[in-house]
Amino acid sequence: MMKNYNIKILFGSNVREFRHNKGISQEKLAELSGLHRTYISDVERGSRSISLDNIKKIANALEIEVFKLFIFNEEDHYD
Amino acid sequence: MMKNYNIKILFGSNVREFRHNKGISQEKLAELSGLHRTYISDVERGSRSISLDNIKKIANALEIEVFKLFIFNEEDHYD
DNA sequence: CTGTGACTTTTAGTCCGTG
DNA sequence: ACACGGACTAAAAGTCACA
Repeated sequence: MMKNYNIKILFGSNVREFRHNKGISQEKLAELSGLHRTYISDVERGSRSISLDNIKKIANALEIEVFKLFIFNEEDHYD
Repeated sequence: MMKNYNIKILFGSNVREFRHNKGISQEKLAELSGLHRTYISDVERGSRSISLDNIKKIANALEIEVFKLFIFNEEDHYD
């Protein structure tokens, strides 16, 4: 079972991937989610332990279900 | 698409369900996760916007993957 | 367009209790 | 064994200037 990985890195990597899929900038995602541009940057790089309410704002802005931001991609290692 | 639900209620309900499945008390979950007993109580009732690092601690304590705590149960309504 | 350090305000999270 | 409150401390939220 996956237990020792950095969840902030996993989450941030997934946000970045879905954002790229949507073809938008961090600034656009910030605008859509109502969060600050630099905050999005921090989250994507895994340097913020973001909480539930903001996790949901980002998922809504990306138009995806929240759980998808926690799916582990076997090709990557999150540490 | 599910967009207007309370993620704190969804998360808390799922924590409670998995905890019951495991047959342990809030106090035991608090001990296993390294969080405070009153905080677990608050989280399960959806009154706290818990952050990533602690979300992971709870998933680890429940011995489940993090994403499972965000799965929406169609039978319930989280508001 | 994004990364980062520094910063203030707000909330997450703890610890004491009660019924 | 759990809900809930008050008071507190640690950490997240939120913003900015600059690279």
